[in-house]
Amino acid sequence: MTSPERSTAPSEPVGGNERTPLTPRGRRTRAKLVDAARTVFERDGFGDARIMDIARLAGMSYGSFYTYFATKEEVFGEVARAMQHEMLSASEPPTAGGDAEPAPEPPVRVYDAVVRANRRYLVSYQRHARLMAVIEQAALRNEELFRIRREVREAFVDRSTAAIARWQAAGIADPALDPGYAASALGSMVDRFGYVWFVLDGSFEMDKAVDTLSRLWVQALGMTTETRLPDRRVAG
Amino acid sequence: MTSPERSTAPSEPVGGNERTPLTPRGRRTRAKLVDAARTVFERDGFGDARIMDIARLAGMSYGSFYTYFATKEEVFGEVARAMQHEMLSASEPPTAGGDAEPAPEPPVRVYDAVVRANRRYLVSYQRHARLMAVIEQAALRNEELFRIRREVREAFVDRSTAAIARWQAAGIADPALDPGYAASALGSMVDRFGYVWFVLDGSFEMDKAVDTLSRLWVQALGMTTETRLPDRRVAG
Amino acid sequence: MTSPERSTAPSEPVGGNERTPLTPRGRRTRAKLVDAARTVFERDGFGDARIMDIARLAGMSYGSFYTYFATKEEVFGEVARAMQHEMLSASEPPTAGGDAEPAPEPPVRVYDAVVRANRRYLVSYQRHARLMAVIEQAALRNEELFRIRREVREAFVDRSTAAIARWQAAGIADPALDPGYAASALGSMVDRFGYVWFVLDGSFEMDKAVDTLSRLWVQALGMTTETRLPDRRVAG
Amino acid sequence: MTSPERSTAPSEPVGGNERTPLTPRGRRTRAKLVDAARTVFERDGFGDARIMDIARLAGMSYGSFYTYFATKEEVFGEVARAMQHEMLSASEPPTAGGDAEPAPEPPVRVYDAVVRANRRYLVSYQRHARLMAVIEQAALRNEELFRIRREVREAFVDRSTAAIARWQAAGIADPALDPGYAASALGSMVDRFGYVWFVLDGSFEMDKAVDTLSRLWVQALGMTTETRLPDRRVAG
DNA sequence: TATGAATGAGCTTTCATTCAT
DNA sequence: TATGAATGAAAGCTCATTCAT
Repeated sequence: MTSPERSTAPSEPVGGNERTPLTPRGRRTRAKLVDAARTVFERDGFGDARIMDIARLAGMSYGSFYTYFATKEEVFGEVARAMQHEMLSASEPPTAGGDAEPAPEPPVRVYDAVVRANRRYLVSYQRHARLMAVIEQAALRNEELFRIRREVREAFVDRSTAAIARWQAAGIADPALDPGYAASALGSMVDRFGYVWFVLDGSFEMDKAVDTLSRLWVQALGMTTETRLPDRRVAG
Repeated sequence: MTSPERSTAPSEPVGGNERTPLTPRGRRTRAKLVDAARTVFERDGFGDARIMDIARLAGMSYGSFYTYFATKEEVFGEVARAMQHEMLSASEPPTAGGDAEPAPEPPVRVYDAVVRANRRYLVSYQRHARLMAVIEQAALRNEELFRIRREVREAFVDRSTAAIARWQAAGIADPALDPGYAASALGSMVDRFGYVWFVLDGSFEMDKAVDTLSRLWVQALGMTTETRLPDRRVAG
Repeated sequence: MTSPERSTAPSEPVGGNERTPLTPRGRRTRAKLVDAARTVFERDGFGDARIMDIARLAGMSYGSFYTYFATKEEVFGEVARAMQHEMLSASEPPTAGGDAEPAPEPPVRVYDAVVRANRRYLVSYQRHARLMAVIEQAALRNEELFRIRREVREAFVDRSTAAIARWQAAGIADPALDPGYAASALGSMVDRFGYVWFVLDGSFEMDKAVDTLSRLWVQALGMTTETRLPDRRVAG
Repeated sequence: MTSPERSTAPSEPVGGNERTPLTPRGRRTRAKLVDAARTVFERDGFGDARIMDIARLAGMSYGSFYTYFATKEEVFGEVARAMQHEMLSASEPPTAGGDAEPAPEPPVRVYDAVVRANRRYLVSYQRHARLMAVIEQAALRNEELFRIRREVREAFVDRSTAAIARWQAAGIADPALDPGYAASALGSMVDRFGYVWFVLDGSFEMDKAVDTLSRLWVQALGMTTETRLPDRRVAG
């Protein structure tokens, strides 16, 4: 919408402060509205969400909504950006999702890294499932949301693409695969599995799901659960 | 508006063919409306689709719409059911999608069967991509659509589940995998890949996509592209 | 707004048929709405006029208003155009307003022609006074209305300008005057007099008003109430 | 909202100086608001003017507006009264506008006095054109504004009426004219000419406009640009 | 049947005004 | 006094649905 990515400024990660001006009280009220909006959007989707429901849930009159946001799109963008931020930051920390690189100590199983990344992703997905589905809908009709959705996806896929290429270079992954295609496919697998599980209410169990997905992931690439990155000191 | 009591038939959520006309002319008119509806729903989504657009596209006044359908939900259900039918029938013919069984002649590569199934699926997906996305949205808020969506999915997953179990029994697939989990995951992979490709406009190429997905599929299950079903006459 | 002058098509003089489609019934309804709109606009002005009041006065629900007009501006344009048409046509017939023109028979008093024109103008003004005032307001904020207002004015002023120039050429009007300035000033005099009289409720009497204005008019131009156009056959 | 009960003082329609602040600071703040209000009203008209714009332009929060004025009508009345004052005072000083007044020295051309008055009026009009147009609109729906508008007009017309009567008595103006009608008509001429010029953006040039209007004015009354008031000492 | 006029629930948005701080 | 958050009456407009012809 109006405001550009604010990815560089970690202190104001969510952005979209069109009607920013705030006293402490105002800030609290605004936050309440964003929270309420998220709940309502998750429940009703974008199109069926009513401003009045948001305001009421936030404990105020609908007029107050307009003190902070100009339109429904505006809060939605805010909510979406907040989620994007959470999803992205949740997927990096220890070892970036989908790859095994920094590998501090020599012989680490690729599988273990994949397990960690997948677990992180699914746990995060669980918390945001409904909202992501809603964003996905809305994204089909809105430029910026589409971009947000794509960025989240690309962050994962890009990382995987790089990792797969590295593994191929190291001689442990199937060289016949196109890293980009494979990364997109395997990312889709985990992503969609989360959707089926958390949104469509499939009945799965976390440990087993993580294990299955991770196994499929490494084997699909031609590795086994025991495959390790060759010791660079030796290899180099 | 959004979710009215359906006092007449709570057991018939989205609508049925109560008003099915029987004159040839009526049947043609109705068909025109369903076609037009599909186009409009694909373009605008369920919520933003307007009866008037559907009627106009079908070349008639909006009043006529109600001669054939009681509500917007009703046509949508019809459109969704038609698509479900096409998707399902498109995935069975030669050799059912996602498995390699009927295998007429003795030594056939699993990979080849998977390739055929995946290609069929993606080709079919391409034709229905937008509509499936729309149905997916609507399904979150409608019982029957949800069911339709699930049925399409289950048809694929169930077939794969059975196939995987068979391959495990035949000793060619990784016995450590839960067939249900694995089938769901691999089905998700192909399904989602299609979505990213056709709806989110990813840029892929058909042959390469089919090959990559099929490779990942068989390898994920612990097979290779050369793995064949053991000759049953011998095995038995 | 959307539709251009339709001045050439006398059969559809009012224009603005954005939602034209009409059955006889629809045509009647639309006409009722235009009538009602005029009344409401005269009473409340543009800004304070409520669509609901218009619809109610026309004896229908406000929703029906939107069957025929997309916005308040649209009906207003229609009403304004209708008035423009009446004003303009009311000022031409017998002998065009403000000038002494073609004068069929030789010795005709300029004063008599001016009297006729002024009377016609004031009578017409009386019928449209409130509405003109409202249009004038609205015109300050709307392109097309501004144009309409200006066209009505120019029709009068241009005719006067030409007449004054003719009289000067004939040697009966003060040659020191700029015809354009003088025509604008004298036109303003009659126009504004009408406003003061009919809108601000000045108390005047028709015959006396017409006589005074006409006298002032001819004398201002350096003529008297007895001045006649010289016989052209003689002059030529 | 629009016309609330004014429980405190029904006899004081538009507002008064109930809240007149007395500290120097308060007076300054209030003045800033009136100035800002004038600007905003000129730009947006009464209906579209927003309190917030006024307050912001005056450099303060909108809450402060209500420290000084109870309603939008109230500031508008203040602005209108200020303009009335300026217009009236601008038209009297040297020699009152529209008449040939106290004529200090014996033989003075009526034309010269009229020129002075008309120039003063047009110059003043130029400064107040937009605002007068706005007041005129608002006046149609508000008692007091209507009164203000009428007072400004009458001040001019009454003076002219008296002057014309004097000139008729002196034998230099056409005795057939009703002084009241003529004064209203000629006043309208100048007034409306100013409107067409400054509000409707007619293109005129000051000296020529003043000369034309003044010539028309004296000639309309049966005088010439050379007519002088007879020396009273002689006449008397 | 086909048509399109009529209806009104429902939603968004604006903004003057009130009021706690 | 000054501030700006909160309020809610009011309107405009959309569109599914009903109904007379």
